[in-house]
Amino acid sequence: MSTLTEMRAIDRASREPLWSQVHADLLRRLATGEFREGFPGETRLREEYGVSRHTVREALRRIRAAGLVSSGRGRSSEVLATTIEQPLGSIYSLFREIEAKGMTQESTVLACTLATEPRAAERLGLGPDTELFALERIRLADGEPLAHDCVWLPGEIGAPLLDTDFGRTSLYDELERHHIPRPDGGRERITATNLGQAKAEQLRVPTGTAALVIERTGLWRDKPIECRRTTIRADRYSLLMSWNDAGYNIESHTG
Amino acid sequence: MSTLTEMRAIDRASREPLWSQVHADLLRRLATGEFREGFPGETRLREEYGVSRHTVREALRRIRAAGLVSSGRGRSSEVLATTIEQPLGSIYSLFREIEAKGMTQESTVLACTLATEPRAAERLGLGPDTELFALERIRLADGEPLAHDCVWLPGEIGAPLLDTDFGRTSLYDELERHHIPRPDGGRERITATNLGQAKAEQLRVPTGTAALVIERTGLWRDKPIECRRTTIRADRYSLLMSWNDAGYNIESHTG
DNA sequence: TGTGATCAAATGTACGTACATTACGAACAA
DNA sequence: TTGTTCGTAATGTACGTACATTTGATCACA
Repeated sequence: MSTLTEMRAIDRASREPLWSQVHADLLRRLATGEFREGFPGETRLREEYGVSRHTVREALRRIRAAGLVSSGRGRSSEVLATTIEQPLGSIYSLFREIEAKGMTQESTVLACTLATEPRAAERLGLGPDTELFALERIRLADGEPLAHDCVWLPGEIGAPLLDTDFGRTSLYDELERHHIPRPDGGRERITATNLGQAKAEQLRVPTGTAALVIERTGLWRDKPIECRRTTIRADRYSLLMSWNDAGYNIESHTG
Repeated sequence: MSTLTEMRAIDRASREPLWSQVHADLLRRLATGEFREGFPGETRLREEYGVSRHTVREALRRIRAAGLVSSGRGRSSEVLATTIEQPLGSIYSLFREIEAKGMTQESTVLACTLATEPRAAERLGLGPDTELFALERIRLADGEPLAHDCVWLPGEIGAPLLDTDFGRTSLYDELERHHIPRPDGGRERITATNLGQAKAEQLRVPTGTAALVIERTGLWRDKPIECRRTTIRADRYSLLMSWNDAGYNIESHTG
């Protein structure tokens, strides 16, 4: 054990900067919960990795900026969180919130096919006649209709998913099973609409009821890979966000 | 001039760290547009302020993180923006967008009084019978109704504003004239509603039309100082936001 | 038992050095 | 004119040192 603590896996011949290797290793160790009993100090880490304090601080700077560890003069560092919660957009904040509340999440699948849809194709940066994977669902929370959700993916990405039963599985879980990356960024347009007769019946509210509409384009490395239109019952759910000097954040959705 | 460039106003006896003084001075100089013809390099700044490169980099780290200056190996630094655009919430993003498009902004003032409003008082952390300053307006963009906007402020803050004509002046401009701070953070709940007859007529749309509702609580130093409810015509304006690894951002609103 | 002084530990600040890597323009050759 | 080479300048990486400041724990003393 002593040899392990004296020298951790740092490759000085690598192209990757030392601080980046330390940074990645600290993130990994944080995620495993290794630091539950306290976070090591800069001196300790310097000895462990065999690098200068400057390099350790360069790695810690990002750990601290991400809000994972709190440090300050005189006191020893403290672990605030073990993983970075990356933004997924308002839609997935909603689904995550529902899951966190322990409510069941199911879907009624209305369509799961390959089709052409010029407007969605344009948003994906594809030609209007390109075949797209289309998934249309009514999403239920605790058995009650919550939203009408329609997703389009480029055909080659979505084709392996045609046989999937999306009644209980999330799209992103399925994408992950096929080693397809999930969006790391994107845009959302939030607006309101009067529900037409079809969607009103599907969501079990009167025709004409106001609903939130979220049109989402998901990017991966600045390339569009997902296009989505979600119509949410506004009487049950709203979007709660906060802001401060540091920027915006999506807090939760409540009924 | 040469003595000025050799030594800028850095007080080494001060409690404030050197990097912080350099940081503040660079922000000031950026705001004045001094660096329009190019941003000085680390070596140059080191000479100007008479501090080490380490100290300069500590200051520049924040300038760069704020997105004001872009730097990279080999190339000289570049000014991207001259001031930090601090988040103001979706409402003010909308009004700023309208202003940026060169559209006229006017308001029809429906009420500007002191009154009691239990629900607003509760959101401001005050007793239900506390007198509040209430400002109710129809906001017009290029003469066309855009939103119904109702603001409540604690009475002592809003009292000096009772005689103001809010037909063309913005609330925050007036607050600034009275040296009252504007919110530096807050929360917003975004939902949808069917317009009742009164508001529908004021906004000149059919009764029952779906509209976006933004309920906003503005904080200053974590204390609520503003409470607002804005009802926006969804047919003309929507909320556009983006997200990536770094977090969320409100991009703009469009018709 | 409580309280104040003291000490050790941790991070913050600030200086120094050296070399690596990259981008851009200038000089030059084709 | 075009393409290549090369040098310069800028930032990035990485090391070293020293001292300041703050916090929390320990310990002696009242």
